[in-house]
Amino acid sequence: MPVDSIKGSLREKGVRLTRQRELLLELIDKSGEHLDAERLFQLAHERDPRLNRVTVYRTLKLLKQGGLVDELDLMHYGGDQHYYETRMKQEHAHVICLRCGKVEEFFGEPLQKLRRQIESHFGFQILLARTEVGGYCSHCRSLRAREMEQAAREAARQAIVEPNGVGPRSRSKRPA
Amino acid sequence: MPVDSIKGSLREKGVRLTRQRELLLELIDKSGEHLDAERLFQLAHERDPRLNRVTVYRTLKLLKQGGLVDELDLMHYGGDQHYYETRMKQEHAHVICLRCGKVEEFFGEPLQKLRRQIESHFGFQILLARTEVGGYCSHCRSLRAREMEQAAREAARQAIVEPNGVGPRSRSKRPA
DNA sequence: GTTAGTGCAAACCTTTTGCAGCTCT
DNA sequence: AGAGCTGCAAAAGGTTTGCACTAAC
Repeated sequence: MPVDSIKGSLREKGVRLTRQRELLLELIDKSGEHLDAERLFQLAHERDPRLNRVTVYRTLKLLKQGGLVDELDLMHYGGDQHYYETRMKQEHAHVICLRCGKVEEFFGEPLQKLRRQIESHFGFQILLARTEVGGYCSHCRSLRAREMEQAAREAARQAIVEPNGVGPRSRSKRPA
Repeated sequence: MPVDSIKGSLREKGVRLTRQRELLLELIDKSGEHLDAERLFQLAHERDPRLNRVTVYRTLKLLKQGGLVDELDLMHYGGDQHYYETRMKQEHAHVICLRCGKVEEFFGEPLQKLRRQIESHFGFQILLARTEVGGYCSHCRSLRAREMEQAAREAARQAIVEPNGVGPRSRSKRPA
């Protein structure tokens, strides 16, 4: 149970286990999702309305500095805030669909290999590592393909109605 | 010359090549370092005092959306701003020393392998990828080792002077 | 009993937006 | 000519800080 090992880590450092910290640790640990500070605050505030947003930030900073949670930004899908996860599992990459926001986790040997190579190549001591990948998930890829076809059909239809382009809107308007 | 290919890319999309954009592109391209928006603004402002900070942000956003520059955060060494680099070279990982701030770039096959595995494993289409690693570079590792020894000696000396700890300052104060 | 931790308000830093005027094509 | 771009000022979003009070050890 990661919460307990985190608590142990904190106690060893002489960090006090306050009511607020107990609650935040529990929420971070049991939540499957990747929480950002605001979301964590919302959840905590529901259970303890006295708990302040600032305490959330201070606790996250503490955990981050202690290497107990990792900070992600999931390719800034959804804004510039940070997301957090406990450092329970093996190292993994985060794969974010830029269309639907789904986040997948990828474990696999290239990550370990990368780590080992960097350490030996530079004589570097790795403390934190993070790999984030953005693009389209398989589901959104097919949706997009359909959309593109659709758009192409529309364009073709337009071309028949307006054979040589009526407005000055002939270039520009990138499909992205 | 990457600037020119970027300019071409922009022209194709019907994006205007203004005086400001020309300057910013040149600065991003020729600067070896990883610039953040503020630094880029400073450099640009030196050469063209009329250029506004907002234009820097708008240009970076444009280039980012067009896939012409990549956004990094270098493990937030130095703050929460973003850093930018042209997408010239092969994909690479950024290796940041958390003590001295030096940034190394790591090329190597695990990165390509990782990419291929993620694409095939999830049927995912990768548009952006980024790997950032934080820790201590070889130079700082040896400096730190020396510091630790030093601290240990100090502590030992203290222990002789105050055999059973005088103040309540006996634990806590993590060395980090 | 101490010192670390909390809440509150206010500041901070980075980035975005609304709008009027300018400029590239 | 006219849409796209810029500058300015102001706002927004996320996070940090100063300070007096509270609570964990």
